[in-house]
Amino acid sequence: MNDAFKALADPTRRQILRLLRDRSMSAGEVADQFNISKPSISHHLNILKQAGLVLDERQGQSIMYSLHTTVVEDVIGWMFHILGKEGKEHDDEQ
Amino acid sequence: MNDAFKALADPTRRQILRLLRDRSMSAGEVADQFNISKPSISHHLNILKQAGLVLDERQGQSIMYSLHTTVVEDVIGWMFHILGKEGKEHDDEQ
DNA sequence: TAGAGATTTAGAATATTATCTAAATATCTA
DNA sequence: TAGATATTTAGATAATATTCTAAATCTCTA
Repeated sequence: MNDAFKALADPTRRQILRLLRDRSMSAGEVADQFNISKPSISHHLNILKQAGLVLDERQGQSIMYSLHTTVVEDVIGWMFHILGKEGKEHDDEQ
Repeated sequence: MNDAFKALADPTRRQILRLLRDRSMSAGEVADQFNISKPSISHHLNILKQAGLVLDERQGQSIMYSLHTTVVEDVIGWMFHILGKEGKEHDDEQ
């Protein structure tokens, strides 16, 4: 989950997640939304993928990226754990 | 909220929040939980404070740190927004 | 199968972050 | 008020992160 928190620390990556929330997009479509080079966006997408926050699937020439919500739910669980007094047995990497 | 996400990206700072979840602690008490120098912990506490995730209050010689949950709730709100399809009008920097 | 389009990989420059030691500041108490 | 305790500030160093351009890879189609 450390990778997820690190991935979420960058505003560009959070914006990518917001875009993918509405619909899946190809890497190029994502890149078109930013004033950042395609290789940089590709790097951000890879970080999100490593963190388990997005899935990628090749469709012909394009690679489609979509939101993967499982880890998002894990992060929410961690945040709720911080809020509540109960449930001290929450797992976390150091 | 960008500051909060950045603050949460560091595992030491997340562990500090977990410690403060159970009870408020002085800076020294927090530092005693880690193999990290006191100035470094002080730096982490300051980042958490700037992000609005903790509050500090001097009590005599000590400075007590406590969890401040408002921004945690904001982050949870952002995360839920990513999960759900509805509520596209969520505020976010960037 | 050659070329075009989409994406990633490689390598480098710059910026940010985490950490340390040493010194400064603030508070209490004898 | 002098010394002890608690914490922060300053300044430096090493590790990470973000971004770029150029080149490589993969896929489709004419």
